[in-house]
Amino acid sequence: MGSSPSSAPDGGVGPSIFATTLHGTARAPRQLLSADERRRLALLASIQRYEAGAYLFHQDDPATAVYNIISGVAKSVTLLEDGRHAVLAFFFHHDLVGMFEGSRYAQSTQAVTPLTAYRLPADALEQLLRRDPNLQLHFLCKLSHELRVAQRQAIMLGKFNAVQRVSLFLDFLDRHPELHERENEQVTIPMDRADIADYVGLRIESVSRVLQKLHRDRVIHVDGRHRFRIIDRDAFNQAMGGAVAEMDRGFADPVSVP
Amino acid sequence: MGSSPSSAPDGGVGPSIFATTLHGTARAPRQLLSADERRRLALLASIQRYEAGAYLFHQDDPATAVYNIISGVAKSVTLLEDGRHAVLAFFFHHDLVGMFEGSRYAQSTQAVTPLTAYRLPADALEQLLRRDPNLQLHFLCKLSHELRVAQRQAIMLGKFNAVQRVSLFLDFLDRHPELHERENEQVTIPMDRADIADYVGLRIESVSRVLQKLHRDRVIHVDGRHRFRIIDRDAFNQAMGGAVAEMDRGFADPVSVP
DNA sequence: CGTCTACTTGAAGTGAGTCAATAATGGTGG
DNA sequence: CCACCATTATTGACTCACTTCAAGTAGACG
Repeated sequence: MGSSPSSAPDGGVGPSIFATTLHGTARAPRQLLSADERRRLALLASIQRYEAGAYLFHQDDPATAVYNIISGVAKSVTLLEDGRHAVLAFFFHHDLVGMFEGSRYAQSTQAVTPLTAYRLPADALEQLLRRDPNLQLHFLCKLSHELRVAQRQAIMLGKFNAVQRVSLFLDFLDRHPELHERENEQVTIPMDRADIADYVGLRIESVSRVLQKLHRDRVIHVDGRHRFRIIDRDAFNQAMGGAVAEMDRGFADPVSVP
Repeated sequence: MGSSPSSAPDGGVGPSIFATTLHGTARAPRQLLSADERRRLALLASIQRYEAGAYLFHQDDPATAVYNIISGVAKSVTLLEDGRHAVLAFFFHHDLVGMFEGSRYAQSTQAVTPLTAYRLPADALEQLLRRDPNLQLHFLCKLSHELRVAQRQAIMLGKFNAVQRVSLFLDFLDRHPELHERENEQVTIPMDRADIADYVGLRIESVSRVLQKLHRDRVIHVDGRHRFRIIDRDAFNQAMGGAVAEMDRGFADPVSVP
């Protein structure tokens, strides 16, 4: 299935990883890889295409590859014993999926929209990282970035109420430039309510109620199932509550990347 | 403050990291470092001692060092805007604290009990990791292990009820050999109720109620503030609910380490 | 032995969950 | 292109688990 990686529809030259760097005071995530590093990674990569709903891999499968999202959205899902789902993360452009899980994947990962991704075979990647410690350090950075994101997720789930959780989630979407339509403020919601609910730790009815409340209060405008727009930014920040300061460090910042 | 690292009160030869490995099918965490790697790390390390309540570092401090716990218990804490605390993790023997946070620490870390730890200066460690990609890969393994732990924490906070959360927490303590007294089943609870509550996402009253309920139901025996014992293992697993299978992969396993 | 803090216990309140009925979407085929 | 249908989302009434507030009690430490 893998076509040549030379035609990366990226504007760039190959796999791409964003995170906050080890050094430097910049708090906004930026590209970690040099053009040369991206080229070297591209040499091991193939480009894969998935349609919405397709699985990149399943929980407990042998961990044979790491994926670097080029376009589209993916989600990482765990099935609990009682049949409920937990969505652990959504992945967008620049994100790294299935990173070093031990010998088997710890969760399933599924395309939410049609998806393109670099597929980096785990063994070849491991060899490359062993030969190139500087590149490896960039992967280590990315992983520590992911760890902080997971910890913020844990704070959200442990401490925030329904309105804060949903607002925070909308803010998270709003920070992704690829979800903005044209020049206007419209933001696409690529996933359905069940995915949102499983991600923010609520039931879909509660997600719906919060969305309608924010709409009624004229904080946001909800346009159908897959689109919204922030109308009153101050009220919106208010809705996120004290959550803003804790959470905004570390999410992709669409503007301040040099 | 740092004394010579040659006198590691460890039985071992220097810093120690446990995690599940990249290769091999073993699901139980094991020592990642070879004797030689531990010696090399020991060359950069100093041993620090902290009394209960002392901070290893504060949130937003420049991230100058990574710590590897030798003995005692530490916690990682974030202060929310409204004055509440979130405890993100507890750290025990073998754990790595403050790993590559970017240029500044993302949380505060505080000793819960008297604590001994190797202090590894960040710049020296970074140089070593750049020179030794195999060692670096072990750190990368540990970090991906931490990520999975954080994700399990997120599942717990998002999906489980009070009884499951507290039981899971007790199970987590029970899995730490250093908390077991002598040969009996008594387990020490090193932290206070507020720390437990902030970790499992409940109020202290709810933690207390669950503890008393499990005690009344003769599932566990609670002996004062800092000791408990599991009486009925089946009922205890029952209390954890479907949670067992999701959570037990990845916690330190006191027995099956070869 | 007394005092302070940490923990427990009870009663009342509330935010999110549950269950069930309706309504909107958007994909499909006529 | 429109009508139909299955799916997904909204809405309402009610319930319940956890929180909140308010005493009380027991450990720990000087």
